[in-house]
Amino acid sequence: MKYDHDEIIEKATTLFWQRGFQAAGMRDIQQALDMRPGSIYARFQSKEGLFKLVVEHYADNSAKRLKQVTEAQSPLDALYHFFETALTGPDEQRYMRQCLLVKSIAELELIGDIAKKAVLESMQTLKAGFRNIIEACIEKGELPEHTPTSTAAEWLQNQFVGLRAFALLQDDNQTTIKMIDKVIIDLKGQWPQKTH
Amino acid sequence: MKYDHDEIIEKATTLFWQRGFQAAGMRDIQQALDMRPGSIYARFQSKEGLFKLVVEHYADNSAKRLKQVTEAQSPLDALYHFFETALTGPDEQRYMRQCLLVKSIAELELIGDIAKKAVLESMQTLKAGFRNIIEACIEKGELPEHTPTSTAAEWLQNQFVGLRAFALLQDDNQTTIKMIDKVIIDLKGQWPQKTH
DNA sequence: GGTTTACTTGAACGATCGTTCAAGCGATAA
DNA sequence: TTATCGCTTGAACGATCGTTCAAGTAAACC
Repeated sequence: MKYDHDEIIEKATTLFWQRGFQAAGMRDIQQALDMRPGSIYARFQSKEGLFKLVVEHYADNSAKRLKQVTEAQSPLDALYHFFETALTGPDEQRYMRQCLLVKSIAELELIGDIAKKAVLESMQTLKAGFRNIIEACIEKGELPEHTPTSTAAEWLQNQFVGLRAFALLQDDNQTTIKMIDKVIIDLKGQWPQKTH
Repeated sequence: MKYDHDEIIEKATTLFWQRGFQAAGMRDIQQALDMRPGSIYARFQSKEGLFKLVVEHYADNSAKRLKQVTEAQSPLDALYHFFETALTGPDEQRYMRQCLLVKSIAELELIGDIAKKAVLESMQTLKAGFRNIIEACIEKGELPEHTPTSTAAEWLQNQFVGLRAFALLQDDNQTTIKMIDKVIIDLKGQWPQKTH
């Protein structure tokens, strides 16, 4: 076992995050991991197998971050900072502004069924994470009792998706911050009624 | 001139919309257009040249739709219907829920510089379109005078981006409708102040 | 009629793609 | 010592990629 497993996954994550599944060629992967094709295939079966592990690792990490938000004294403030750090990182880490999962959804049909399943399940995991945050906010009195938890969770995840695509193109962090402010305002705001 | 130009562009649009730039191979294109490689290259120089025209055609079309919204008696109602039709089409046209431009942004670094420029410029065009809608709403008294036009336009485009990614995965149109309702509510709502 | 021009055809090119495989390495177990 | 196992190596495979090109067609212009 020449190469450390976690190190491999992290390096692969960086590569897939920057390039996406399709564009990251096996030879890029070989170079990034400093491994020969045989080693990669012996461990991960295929490019897709490696990608699946990367997606799961990424989702685990994201879920942990969301959990930290949930457990903060002020979940709402923590949520704000979560958005801020995710969306306004330094320029050399610009690729991180894009969510790996969302990026993968854009090329979902090019990915094999196994990794595809991992991507979709990870999205569900994140949704659950957002839901927990909403509930924590309500419990701490930072959001009104009548906030529709499930709808708000989907909405919040959706805002996150949109903002990540948005922030990728934005040069001005101030504009991004303004958008995050708006998210917090709307989170406290009204919600659609069931009937029209 | 055996093949009609507009017809070619429309067929190519469908293909790129479904598959994306990278995944749509030249042989897929040849089949979709019923043209041989030489014909395609004589007309469009390259795959990227064809894609550039497709992006511009798509953006023109979208801009026209946004203009129609602007000119409606009730721009706000028209905006609602614009979102609704874009996000809840029939299942066999599910690929249309994803915005071709946003999809292209996800693979922006795989696309050549010429088409890349076309994509980014088209995004600017759409932003201007959304801005016009906001202004029309204010003029018709459907939105408050003090609505920050530029911020709201960026926000609206951002909502659209997020919702299109969201709707792609959604099976239940009712959930999507709820999100659109929320957009309209928040559009009328508060906006972040310049100072913190 | 001759020339030019824009378009069309289909075989073929070199490059790159994901993947395979025979061979070898080093640690563990019998 | 021998056998087994997971991991490693690097050359090589067949498939597919975007693109080229010689040759042909049909309309337009002189």
